[in-house]
Amino acid sequence: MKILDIGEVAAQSGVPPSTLRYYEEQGLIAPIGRKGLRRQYGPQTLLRLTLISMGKAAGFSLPEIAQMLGADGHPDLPRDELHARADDLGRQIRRLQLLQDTLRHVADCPASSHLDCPSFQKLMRQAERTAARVGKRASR
Amino acid sequence: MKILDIGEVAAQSGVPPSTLRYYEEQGLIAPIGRKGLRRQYGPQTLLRLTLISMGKAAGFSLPEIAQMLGADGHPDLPRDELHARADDLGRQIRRLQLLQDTLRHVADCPASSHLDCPSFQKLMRQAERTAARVGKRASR
DNA sequence: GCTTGACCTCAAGTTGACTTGAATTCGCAG
DNA sequence: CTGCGAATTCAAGTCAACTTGAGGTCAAGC
Repeated sequence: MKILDIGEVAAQSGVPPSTLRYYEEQGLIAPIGRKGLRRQYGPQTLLRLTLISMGKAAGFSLPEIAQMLGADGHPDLPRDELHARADDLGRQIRRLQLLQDTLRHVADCPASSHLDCPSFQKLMRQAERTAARVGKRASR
Repeated sequence: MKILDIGEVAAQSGVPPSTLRYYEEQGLIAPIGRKGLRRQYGPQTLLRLTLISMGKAAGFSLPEIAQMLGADGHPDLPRDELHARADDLGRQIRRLQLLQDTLRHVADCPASSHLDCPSFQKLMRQAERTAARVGKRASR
């Protein structure tokens, strides 16, 4: 059957009950009903929790995630806002790739000062270019 | 000339002076010296701040970033630790791409319930697969 | 030579995201 | 029924990452 109580949701998602209640307070998730006092969750909740965790990893705040997911399962945001978020995400992804490259570079490059190494310099030039746009979304 | 005082660093990096002082306390950056009481920064500081901001965006804590950057500009971590971090970053990047795809999907897909839409379902199956590994690094 | 504005220190406050604890209350196993 | 483990509420606590404020210093321009 498909009805889960809070402990099962916690076990399957890895998110503790206290956090699930907190998320409910914040409007991120909602039980499908109650049995007595006990919250009963549908299986879509697990999916939502996955999306919430991805959103957090992307640096969105809980209120932002709540908007993107919408109370009902459909976003609260207009299409172009969603695309704008996706665009932000694209920039974010590029920055992380750059960081990844940089990390691998410093792990492997034998040059004792990276400031001398041309491939490090190239990474840093790119980093500087992407740096300009940091925090744009957060500040709107 | 290449010596900056805290206000100039703040202006060029967008990081407020209070935060620069806080970062110094946390061992993330250091002035090249003082003129009287005033901190004097070299231009490498701007680069470090770029890397710090990328590290934060990737979800690393300030102490983790401090290790990766090292006090001297060279990482405090062994090569394989750095590669492990880069690998984590790769997983993180994949999750963000998935979120990006999902966002664009819900922005554009006309199906009134995404649960019905096969391409949404496909995204969610992938999401579930990546979900398992969440927070691995954080928990070590 | 004195004012002014940018800087300083240090302690305390704030915010977001949770967690913890105390005091109940269910609901199912025996 | 009875007991007990899993849930519940609500207030308070915690932690990381900063910010703010009070009170002081300093050097550069008028």
